[in-house]
Amino acid sequence: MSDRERSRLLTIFKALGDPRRLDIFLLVAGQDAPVCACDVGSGFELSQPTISHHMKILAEAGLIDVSRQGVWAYYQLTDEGQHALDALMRTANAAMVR
Amino acid sequence: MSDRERSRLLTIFKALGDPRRLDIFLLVAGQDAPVCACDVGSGFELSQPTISHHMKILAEAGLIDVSRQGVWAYYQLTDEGQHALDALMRTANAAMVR
DNA sequence: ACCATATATTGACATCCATCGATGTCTTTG
DNA sequence: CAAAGACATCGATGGATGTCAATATATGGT
Repeated sequence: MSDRERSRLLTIFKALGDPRRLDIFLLVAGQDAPVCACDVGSGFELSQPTISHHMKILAEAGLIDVSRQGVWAYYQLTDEGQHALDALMRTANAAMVR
Repeated sequence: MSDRERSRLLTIFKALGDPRRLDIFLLVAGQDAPVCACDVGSGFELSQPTISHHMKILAEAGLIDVSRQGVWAYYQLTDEGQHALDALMRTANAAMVR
């Protein structure tokens, strides 16, 4: 494994290692259509700056993508995020079997 | 995804979200035979208590197993740890392609 | 029994970071 | 242009946690 791969994985782990961000990631992942930031905010009891902060970290980790439409920001999983989710579901399932 | 799955994933992410622990995990993963704690300690510039601390967290996350032989503690990946590693390698590779 | 060595635990400390209020930026609408 | 609303950034702060020194525990050898 290259240094870049290791660094990438670390970024992903740090991004998803926070309970709020994991929740947000799973919320976005569970929707067919892109999710508005306002919807994310109403789903969790967090201030708007905090939501924005988490979104930024998830985006910088390459897990979600942002697309602006007017004043609204819509978030959806990137291909990499989808890959990660699939991989993690398998891991979680394997963990449950034990 | 059940609450238990989510909780399990969060534990794994928190465990691997620290650079030292990720390094240690990858070190253990890269060896065919179980790795002695002393070998881990010599590989990184960390005090013995810190290594022990990280090992405990990785073990509690179900990623590695400990087996004692005399005074020595040998660590190796659990099946779940191997699953996680495989999944994550695929994710990292996918990330690199972008 | 005693000592040496390997690992675990404890306590203290420093640093990181999640969080929020205040403020800034940008877009739309009147 | 002004006002309103959505999101981003800044600064400050409290809590979580990585780290180490000191100490405890356990195992093997003499």
